[in-house]
Amino acid sequence: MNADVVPTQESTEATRYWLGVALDVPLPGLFDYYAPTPVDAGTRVIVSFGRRQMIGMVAQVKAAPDIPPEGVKAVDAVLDDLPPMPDDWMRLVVFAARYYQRPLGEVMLPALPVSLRKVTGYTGKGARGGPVARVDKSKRKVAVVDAASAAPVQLNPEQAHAVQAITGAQGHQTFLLHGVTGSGKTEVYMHAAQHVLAQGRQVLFMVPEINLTPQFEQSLRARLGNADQPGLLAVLHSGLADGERLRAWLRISRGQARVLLGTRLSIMTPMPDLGLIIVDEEHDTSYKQQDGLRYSARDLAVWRGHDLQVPVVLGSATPSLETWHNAQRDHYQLLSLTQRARAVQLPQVRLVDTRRLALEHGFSPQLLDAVKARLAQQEQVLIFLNRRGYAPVVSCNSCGWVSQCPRCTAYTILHRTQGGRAHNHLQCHHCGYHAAVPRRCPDCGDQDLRPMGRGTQRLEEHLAEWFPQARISRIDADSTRLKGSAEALFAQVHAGEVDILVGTQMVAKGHDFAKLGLVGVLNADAMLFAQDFRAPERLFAQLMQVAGRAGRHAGAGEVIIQTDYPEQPVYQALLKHDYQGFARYSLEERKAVGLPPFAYQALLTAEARALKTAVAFLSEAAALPDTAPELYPTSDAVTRYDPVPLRVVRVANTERAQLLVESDSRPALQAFLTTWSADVAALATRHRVRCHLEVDPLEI
DNA sequence: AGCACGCCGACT
DNA sequence: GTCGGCGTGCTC
Repeated sequence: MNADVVPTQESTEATRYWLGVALDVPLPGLFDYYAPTPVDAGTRVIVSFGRRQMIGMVAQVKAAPDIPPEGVKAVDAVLDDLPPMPDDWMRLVVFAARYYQRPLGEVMLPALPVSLRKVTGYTGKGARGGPVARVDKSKRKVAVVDAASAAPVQLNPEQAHAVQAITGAQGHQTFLLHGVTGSGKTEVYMHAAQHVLAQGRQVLFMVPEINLTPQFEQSLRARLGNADQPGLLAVLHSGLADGERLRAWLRISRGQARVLLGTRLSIMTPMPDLGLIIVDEEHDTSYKQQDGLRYSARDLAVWRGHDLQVPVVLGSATPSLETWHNAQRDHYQLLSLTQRARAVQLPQVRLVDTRRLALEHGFSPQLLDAVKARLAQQEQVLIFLNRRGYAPVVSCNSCGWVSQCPRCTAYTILHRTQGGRAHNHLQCHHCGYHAAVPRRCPDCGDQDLRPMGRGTQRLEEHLAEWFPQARISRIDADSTRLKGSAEALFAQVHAGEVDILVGTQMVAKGHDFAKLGLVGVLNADAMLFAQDFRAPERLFAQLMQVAGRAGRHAGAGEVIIQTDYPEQPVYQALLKHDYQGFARYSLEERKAVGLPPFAYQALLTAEARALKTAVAFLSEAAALPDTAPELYPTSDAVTRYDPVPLRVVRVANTERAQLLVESDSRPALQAFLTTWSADVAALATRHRVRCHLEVDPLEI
């Protein structure tokens, strides 16, 4: 054949390698691009998307595009500063995207350090090096820890059995390590981790919050590392600067660091030699991300452990009822630590029935006497408050006006600015709105405006009046707003420079108070009757945890709970430190009314200017025909409830409602959601309503 | 989500 | 006469 008749267009057209690229946009599916050379899945690319440039991740290499080829753009650059993401990481994010009903790009890209997913100054083919130095395989030295090098600690028989079970597991097994505060869970984690490290594998150690990591970090470093292996441990949490986060992420994903200590986001980190996952305080709700991809890091940990066939250890003194239920039906293996490792007794719990008592600024005479007695013995006292119900609102004494946020259905809360001039202001905790306290009532003009409800600040003032010689300190979100001030306050407490500590949830977690003899709990009831069905479970966990603060080192610690409902099962179980009894009771109750863990739920929340718009949308969403495939009879198995307005209906001038979807079969719910969520998204655009779907919601 | 285009109010 | 408000439409 004559060369001249070969169509020139075809001869000049280079081969195109079609790619399904995941982008961090709230649109379903992948976007087709092509590259002039082959590109592996898991590679990052720079692409033009609309009028902007973005970093995307190649999720799929395909034989042909899904849209007409003339509409497909070429990638602008293939980033080779990192090797392609490993297969197991790809499986994890694909699973998470499907399970939580989100586009793949919204899972993949936020899982990467910022500099790996944001287009910076450099663009186009000239990209060299990029933000990451090119991978140097020779630098990858696997540090194997000598298990004998760490200080041996004598384990009690229960601990030894737990360690043996974990290290002896063949393939995957999820363990529930259940033990009260001080029973030595950490020691079990350490031994299991050392064993895995000695085999040349990596350990992922998750903790609920950042302010816990300094303590864990120190003990982990001391136990697992040594002087010639400074890079053994990497720490990852959202408080890190971008650069630090990138460096830690690279060290772990290249296998240079062998232990990753981190918060929920670390579950998404590639770990080439992962051999053990530990989730400490597994019941903690901070494992559940509350915005963006609403995943449960604890649940993903179990999935990842199963996928990689490695053991997962969930540890808690008060396991979530989901986890406890799984242990009860042998999905998880229960490992119990019943003895407190140190010769320390559990604190004695006392309930003070406040129904017929005259309280002084919220304090019962019993509690005040106990405080006095402890102070006399040079012991520390913790006054613990639930934030709920304790926020002070400003009200008018003559007409009953109450300070309200103009943009939300919520009250504004009085804040007293500390230091400098006393410049009190009102603040909305939902939208951040703030305003000066009015001089006179906006409704009736009366000047008799007073704070109502006891804020932590006012408690502090009353305590100062009663115990003028005591050194009083307050730890809550307000007093620790400044970065690092929480640590400084805690340091004072640890050093014994504080006699009475007034605090909220913040003080319950992790911190060890040397001389704490008494914990007083003032308004536990506020949580008891919250509409959320998990409220008692949380209350129990929180009070168990705060009770554990008392008497860790001193003699017999004491916990005094003031309540109007001492007969409630939560309090009765607390008296006896009886988690199992509480769990048994609660699970029976949940089973009787068909709540999780005996049902699986998803929650569709809609936001609109007017509530009725949101509700109308949700009603239509609930009525959408069921288009799930025949595999599951989802229309029978999945219940769609009626839309209801949210507790705080209006936030920042948008009103909100939600729709609960429920099934006793997880596969049926998943099958339903997969088709339904697509239909719902289309409906939302037509209604001009913002909505999001949450799978396994923690709060309803 | 961004980012553009597009059509109506108070300002140098 | 313009700057700018945010409605709506699209992104391989």
